[in-house]
Formats: sequence, structure tokens, C-alpha cells
Amino acid sequence: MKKKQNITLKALAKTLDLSISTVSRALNDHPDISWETKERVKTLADKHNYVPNLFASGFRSHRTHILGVIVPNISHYFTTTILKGVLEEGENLGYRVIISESKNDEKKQSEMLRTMVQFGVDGVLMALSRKTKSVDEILKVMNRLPLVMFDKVSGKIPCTEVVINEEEAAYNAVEHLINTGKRRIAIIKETEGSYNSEKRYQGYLRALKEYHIPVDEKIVLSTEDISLAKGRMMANILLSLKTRPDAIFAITDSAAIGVIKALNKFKVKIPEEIAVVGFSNSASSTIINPSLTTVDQPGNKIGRTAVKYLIDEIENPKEDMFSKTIEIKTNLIVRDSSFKA
Amino acid sequence: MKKKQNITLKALAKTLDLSISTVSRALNDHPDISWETKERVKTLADKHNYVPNLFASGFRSHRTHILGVIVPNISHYFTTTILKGVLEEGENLGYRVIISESKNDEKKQSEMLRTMVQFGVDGVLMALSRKTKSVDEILKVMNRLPLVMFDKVSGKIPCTEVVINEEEAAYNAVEHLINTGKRRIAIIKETEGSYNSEKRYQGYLRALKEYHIPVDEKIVLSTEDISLAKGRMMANILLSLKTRPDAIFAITDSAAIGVIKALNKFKVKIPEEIAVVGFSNSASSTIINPSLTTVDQPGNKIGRTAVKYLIDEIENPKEDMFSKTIEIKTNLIVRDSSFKA
DNA sequence: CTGAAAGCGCTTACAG
DNA sequence: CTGAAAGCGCTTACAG
Repeated sequence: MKKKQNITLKALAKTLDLSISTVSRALNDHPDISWETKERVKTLADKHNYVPNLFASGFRSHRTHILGVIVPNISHYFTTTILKGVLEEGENLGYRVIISESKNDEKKQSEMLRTMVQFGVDGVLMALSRKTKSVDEILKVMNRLPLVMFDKVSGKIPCTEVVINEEEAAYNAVEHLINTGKRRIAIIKETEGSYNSEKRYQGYLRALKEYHIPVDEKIVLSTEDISLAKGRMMANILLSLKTRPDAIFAITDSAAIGVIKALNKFKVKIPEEIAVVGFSNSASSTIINPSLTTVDQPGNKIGRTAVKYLIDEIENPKEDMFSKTIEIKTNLIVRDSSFKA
Repeated sequence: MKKKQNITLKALAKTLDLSISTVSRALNDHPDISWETKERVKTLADKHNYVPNLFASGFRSHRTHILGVIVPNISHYFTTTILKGVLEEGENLGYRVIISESKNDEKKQSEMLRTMVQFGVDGVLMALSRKTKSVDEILKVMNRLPLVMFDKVSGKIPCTEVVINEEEAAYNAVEHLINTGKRRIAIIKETEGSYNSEKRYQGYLRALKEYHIPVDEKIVLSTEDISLAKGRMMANILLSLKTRPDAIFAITDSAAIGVIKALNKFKVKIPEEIAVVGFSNSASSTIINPSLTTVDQPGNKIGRTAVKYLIDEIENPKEDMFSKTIEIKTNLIVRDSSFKA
């Protein structure tokens, strides 16, 4: 084994001619210990570069100071911004973070959850994988460990949830289109209403309703596995309609970019003939031409907030579990695809 | 504390009327134990859903089965593909992964390294933060722990390194431009020669040399903190030259995209007047118009390979440290920015 | 084939 | 103010 041993409490105690208990307490600033002793101990510890074996203390105290995070896909830009927030805030509060990818596989998700529990994490942060049918495994884990969910959540799990104001964000996006004079606004959403898709659709409906614009089912399009390619397909469908829409709201940036690519191909003028709005403010939204109007989701803040709530639950355990939803505000970023100055 | 206790060896031993030692050995398939006993033990363990407390065994055996990963920036797409590979292969081999971001801050990087050691990870995987001046801290860690570096490496650290064939990749990219008839090929690289930038520049030089094209310093541009904005600036400079280049090789995709944006703005025909090649095959390379010819870096493979070597070093420790460089092959992806079919 | 016992490095109730 | 001792859950050399 290559691992060189760190200096231990025992060794310190020996050279100081004190008991291990006293050294331990001195290092932990226990009030019982005299100022003098503390000084002596700390000086020697510093000199020898003493670092406590977190493993031993964790084992002893049943606390590992590790948080587990489970996300469907680590390479989504939005996910990485959340993870950044989690890492930063976690570190600030003295926790390390273990990350797992569920790859939108429900079985894998359950497995990971179990491994994390077995591993001894102090709490779990998770975004549900798409199409999670059964939440039994998750509920089981909740009996043992604090759990906070973010982004992709489920009403069936009574825990703290940190999400963005999906409905309002969509409402704002559609309202913006209405304010620029658009009246025939199409939406591209997911077939199997995920939490996010459903909320955004509701925001769309509310905006239309409040501005007394009738809903036309012909321009409400749904697709599975929403993507750039699907966005392009949907745009083709919309272009083939007798009465084309004058705006398209896609509930993801990638679909919106697919839409723009299709419109560009057919030389449809954006935004004059058809305006486009996406959702996420992904990196690509400023690469595409025209640049994409989209909803900025503050991932960092979501991550930080989720961690804060989780650590609070870890450090101040409460007996009863109950749902609590924290909504993080988003911001519509207006670019050329919907408005030309 | 909310944590419900898992069933322990002790409890199992009691109900089976066996010693703890025997139960432990039975579960670990120790050859000494009779087949019958093993069966009895395993059956009961399954029934009670026994999971070993990894923390206790880790503490005992000085092995945590955690790997630490330190990367400069978790939201670079290329980095996430590497991390994916690390997570996948790590999981396969029974390791969990702790991820940290150094944010290209040398001090932070050292801190993280120390925390990881203290924490008890079994090995560390890292990509150096930009402009790392001193490797002392890293060398110190190497005395205690296996270390494997990837992507951003340093010749000063005698450890296994997993990198892509930077020089060859750049050579191939430039050769491709030459093959399409280009002769006046500009390069946009980094000022302070990072490992990657330097290697790519060497590949550029070798290609020119082998095809007997003289190097013209006027079209060898360097910039700090290479980025989209910088790419755009460099393109403007190149456009203002008396004799414009007929191709631009940017050593990152973002710079290449900045170049394309600038060329588009001035209605320069791509690739007829000026061809553009980038490096990374980032998501944006197919969003930009024209789509970007670029070098695909197999991040997943890099991650998997790095983990394999690391775990091998953990499980089969050798006394002497020595450098070993594993090169992963890249692939040039030809798109519209350099060649129109 | 099985068991008793030591020990990993630390914390903490108990005693003085 | 300080110390002796138990114990967290497991593994493993030693003994039989």
C-alpha cells in the first residue's frame, strides 16, 4: 500500500504526554479544556500537519459529510450549472459531493439510490429521471435519509422541492410574443406530460386565455423525446398548415433551434413572419442565427438552494416529512428571434 | 437522527448462533467456510436485506473505494463527456466518484487535493488548471496516493497521463485544409503556451513543413483566454491584412465559431474564400452556419481509460513512479466550413 | 471448519 | 480540568 499514514491522535497524545481524549477535545475546542492545553495541542498538531481521519470520525458519528446527487444526464448544460451550484455551496458548508448519472433509466436510478444509502451519504439530492413510474424505492430511502429534489420532481414524493417557476416563465414568454403583436402562437411540447412540459403548457394556456386568444389545437404540437431534430420536424408540419402560425414557442432550446434551422431553410423571415422562443438559455442560443429569445434558468441558484435545504434537513432533522416547494425566478432573455430593435 | 440502522454482522451472527467472524467470512466467500454455512448465512443476509457498512470496512481496510476527480470547469462539454466515462467505468469497477472544480485556480486546486487526501480517497484523477505554476503540492500527494492525469497534463509530474494525440490531430486538420487547396493557413492559439495549445501548434508547423509551405508569422495569432469573442477579434485582424489567409485553424471550437461569426458579418464566403477548422466537436459546431469542421475528441474513452489506469495503480501498487503517456486517437469531422460537397 | 480477540482512529458518557 | 474505557461495524492473524 502506498498510502503513508497521517499522524494520529494517539501519536500526538504520546508526545504531549496527554490522553487521547484530551487531545481530541482540545482540537475540537471543547469548553472543558484549558486554554493553555488547547494551545499546546494545536501548535503540535499544526507542526505535524495533523488532519483528522474523516473516515474514522464519520464512522464513529454516523455522519460522512458526503452528499449524493443523482441527475439524469450530466452533460446537459443546465444540469452542469446546477451541479456547479451544488459543489460550491456544498463545499462552503463542509460537504463533499458524489455525483451519479441515472441516464433516464428508472432501474439504474433506484440502484444508485441504494448504493448511496449503503455508502453512507448524509443526504440525497436528485432530479427524477424521465418517465419514472414508481417512486416506491425513493419513498423507502426517504425513511432513512433526508432527500431534496430539484428540476424534475414528482408530486408523489413528500419532500422539499426546488424548481423554477415553470408556469410563470412560460406565461411570460408567451406574453412577450403577444406584446410584439403575435396572435397565432404555436407550442411544441412533450407528449407524455413531464412535470416541466405540463407546467409550461399551462403557462401557455393561461397567457392565451388572459389575452382572449382562442386555443387552436392544430398548432399545439406534442412530441416524444423532444430534440433539435423533432423541432425541425414540427416546424415543417407548422409550415405546411393552411394558416401558418406567426410565432412558435418551443419548450426547450434544442427544439427551438431545430425550428429556426427549418425556418431558415425555407427562407421564412424570423421574427417578422414567424417569431421563435425557446427555454433554457443554453450556450447554443447565441450561436444560432438569428439569436434565440429564451428563458434563462438560474441553475447555480437552484443548486445552491437545494443544497442549503438538504443540509438544513441533515443538521436539524424533523420527524414529519412534508412537501415544500421553493420556486426560483427565471428571466426572459429577448434576442433577435422574437424582436428586432 | 433519521438514519435507520441497517442490520449488522453482529445481529446476523446472533440469530444464526455463529460468530461474527464466521458470518463475515461466509459473506466474503472465504474458502475456509463450509458450503452449508455459507448458504445459511447468505440466505439470512438476503432475507434481512443486509448491506455491509462500507464505511466500517473502508475504515478498517484503509480503502474507501472513492476516487477523487479534479477538473478546471465542470460545464465544458468536453469535460462532461470525460466525466461520463469516469463515472461509468468507475461504477463498473466498484468505485464511487467525488468531483471537484478547481475553477482554474491553482490555490483552490491544491486545497482540493489536500481535502481529498484527508478524506481518504483511494486515488485521484485530475486535469491541471490553466497556468499551474507549481506542482509541489501535487508531487506531495503522489507520495501518498495513486494519481492519473488527463487532458491538461504537465511534464513535471511523473505519473500516468491520458491525453489525445494533440499534435497529430492538429496535423490532420491542417493537412485536410492543404488537401482542399488551401495554402495560406492562419492559426489562432493561446499566448501562454498551455500543453494543449503548444502541441496543436506543433502539429500545425509540421503540416506546413511537410507540404513545404512557409510559416508566415503575420497569420500566427495568439491570444489569452481563448474564447468566442477573441476568435471574432482575431478574425477581424486577419481580414484587415493586405493578403488575407485562405483558411483559419482555431485551436478551440469557440474561437472557430467566433471566426465564422466575423466572416459571416463581412459576407466572406466560407469555405470558398476562407475555410475554418476548429477543435473539440462541441455541440455548437453543428448549430453554427456553416457547420464547423472540427476534431472530435473521444471524451468518454479518455475518462474510461484514465479510470482503468488509476484503479490498476490502486489495486496493484508499484514502488517506483514513472511517466507513462497514453494517447487516445481523435477523428477529424469534415463539415461545411471547410468543404462543400 | 469455526471462534475469540485485537484493532482501524476517533468521540463521548462516565468518573474523578 | 483531565483520563480510562467503551464502542462505532467490520476484518483478519492467531489459535484450536
